[in-house]
Amino acid sequence: MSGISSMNGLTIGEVAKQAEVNVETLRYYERRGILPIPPRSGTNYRRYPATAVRQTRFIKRAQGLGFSLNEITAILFLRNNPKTSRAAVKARAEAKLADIEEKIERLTEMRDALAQVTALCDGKGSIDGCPILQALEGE
Amino acid sequence: MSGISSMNGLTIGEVAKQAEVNVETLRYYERRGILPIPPRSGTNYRRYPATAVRQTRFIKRAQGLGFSLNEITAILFLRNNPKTSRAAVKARAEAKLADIEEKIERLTEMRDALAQVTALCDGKGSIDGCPILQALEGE
DNA sequence: CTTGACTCCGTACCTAGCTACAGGGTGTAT
DNA sequence: ATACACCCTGTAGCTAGGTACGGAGTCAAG
Repeated sequence: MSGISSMNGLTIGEVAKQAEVNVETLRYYERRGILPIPPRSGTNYRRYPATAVRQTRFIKRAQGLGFSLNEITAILFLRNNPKTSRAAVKARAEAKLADIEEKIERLTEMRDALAQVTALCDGKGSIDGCPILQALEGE
Repeated sequence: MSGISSMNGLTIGEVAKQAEVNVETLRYYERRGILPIPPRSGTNYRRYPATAVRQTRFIKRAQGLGFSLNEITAILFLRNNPKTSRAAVKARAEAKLADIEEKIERLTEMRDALAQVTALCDGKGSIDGCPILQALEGE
């Protein structure tokens, strides 16, 4: 009746499972300062508060939206400052949005250029005179 | 009348300048096996054939179309094999095209999700109850 | 004959985000 | 009591594509 699980807090493995990340990832986030340092048990095990799961999921969702860990750290820092306005958060989100849109645009340009090059070739014949390679070889 | 420049071949610096890359990049490509190993002068300087400039530009153009160095190496390998068909080259290009299109799609999903989250917020008020953060915190 | 630009090599460093050990200690079930 | 899963630390490795540096040798010009 004195197991770790029945004590206050979750073990790192429990948090990892619930948040669907690797144990090493949690330790990595802690080293990086993106997750708060949890208290330790008498035997030096991390004992996470239940909020750790939610925080980790937050990070993963934000990553899914294209935020880097650095950006997420900055947002979390904002959140912990009660003087922050919603406008500040919104500004970050909008900047990221612009960022993603630019990436899309650059990829679209890439795609068009590659499609053009690919269309040159009918896929027949030997490699000599391959129009795709010629296009890549330039003028 | 016996300068390096008047000897057969270009120095690494000359190739770098003409191909608009860094000297270190050329050495890096050589180490990676993506550029052929050039002959050396009596004093151990690399003496590149004029084709090196074109090859380097090829690499840079292909990168610009989204090919990784590994993929480029594979294409160059194809090119050096006279039994390769144009169809093989075209297949690579088409695979890459699909690849880029998938990236665009994923980024577009990201953008839509982020736009949706951002639209929740009118940018007014304190951080408490910020709808963007709430959305990221999840259900 | 000296100066400054260029070249050589090997190795380390950089960003980003993990992942994988090795070599211990701990917790729990049988 | 012993097996096995879990936890600890620190360090190293991975992908990708380079960049930077130190110490030495070389080249061309004045």
